[in-house]
Amino acid sequence: MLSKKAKYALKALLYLARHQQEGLILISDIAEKERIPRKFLEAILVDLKTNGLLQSVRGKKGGYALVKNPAEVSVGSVIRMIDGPLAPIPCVSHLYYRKCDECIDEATCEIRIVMKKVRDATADILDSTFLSDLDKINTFLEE
Amino acid sequence: MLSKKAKYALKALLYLARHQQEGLILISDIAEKERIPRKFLEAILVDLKTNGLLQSVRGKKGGYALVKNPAEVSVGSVIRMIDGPLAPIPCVSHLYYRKCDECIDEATCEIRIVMKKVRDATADILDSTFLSDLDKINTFLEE
DNA sequence: CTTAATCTCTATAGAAATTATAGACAAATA
DNA sequence: TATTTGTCTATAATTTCTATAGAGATTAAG
Repeated sequence: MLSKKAKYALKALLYLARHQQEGLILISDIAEKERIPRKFLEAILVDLKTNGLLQSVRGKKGGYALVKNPAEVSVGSVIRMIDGPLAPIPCVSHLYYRKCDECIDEATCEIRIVMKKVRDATADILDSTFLSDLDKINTFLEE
Repeated sequence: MLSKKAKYALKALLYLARHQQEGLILISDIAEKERIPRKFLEAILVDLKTNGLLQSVRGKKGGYALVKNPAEVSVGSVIRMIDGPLAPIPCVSHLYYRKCDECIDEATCEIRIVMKKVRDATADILDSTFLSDLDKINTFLEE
């Protein structure tokens, strides 16, 4: 499952992408327009900033803005930042590999193989879909 | 993430599939051989029985056995029984559709579309992989 | 008909993750 | 110096996941 936190992060990023030309955007604007709990959103934005996606300015006239081009930010990378591995079990993750707690022998684990396929299919989709791709969807609808 | 419960369920089913010709199998055998907490496994087996995958006999000489042919039981169906929808967000589930709590407008939700792709890719894999396919993996290795 | 073996049922507890909030603090502008 | 805004630390509330305890029901065997 995609967590609410990750979904909020994507919503916030898409909002910032749509308002890129307007300079700094207030947390409260994003929270209100995207209906995200304000304090929860703060934590998410800090996280995205730490990961180099956003910049911020404090104080009066402050706010947040996207640092990266929406065409460079994949959905997969955002989900990994917030939720961790895309893989359904840790032993098939590329970037966060870990032995499964309950695993007896990884080499003969039947479940592993099918889950690896799921991971790869998921990563193929999410790592090749960018914020700009998502934004286009509604731009297209508006035309 | 695949839950431990679902993983245990698959392990138990595979164990039962491999021992199909031996008649009734004890819970404690499965628990011990697959290193699954005994009491937790009991609950899982009841669940699988309720879902028509297993039959059981109580009392001395009792135990569990597969009812279905391993070639008829898909990995996807087992995961759905235990963990629920394969879809990463409820609004793209086929069998368990539900509006997302935090969704403002499903028709213009950008996230929905990419998550639908993920759901479809996942379902394609898991619904076309059966217990018998998994079993073959190690049979093949043993040859 | 008694005993031992086995699955079943109900309840609950413990642990971890997720979601959310409160409030003091720091920085910038006017 | 007051106001606006992001930052930091702590914690609380909720939910989900994992696991256990123990009494009950059923069957086979002697």
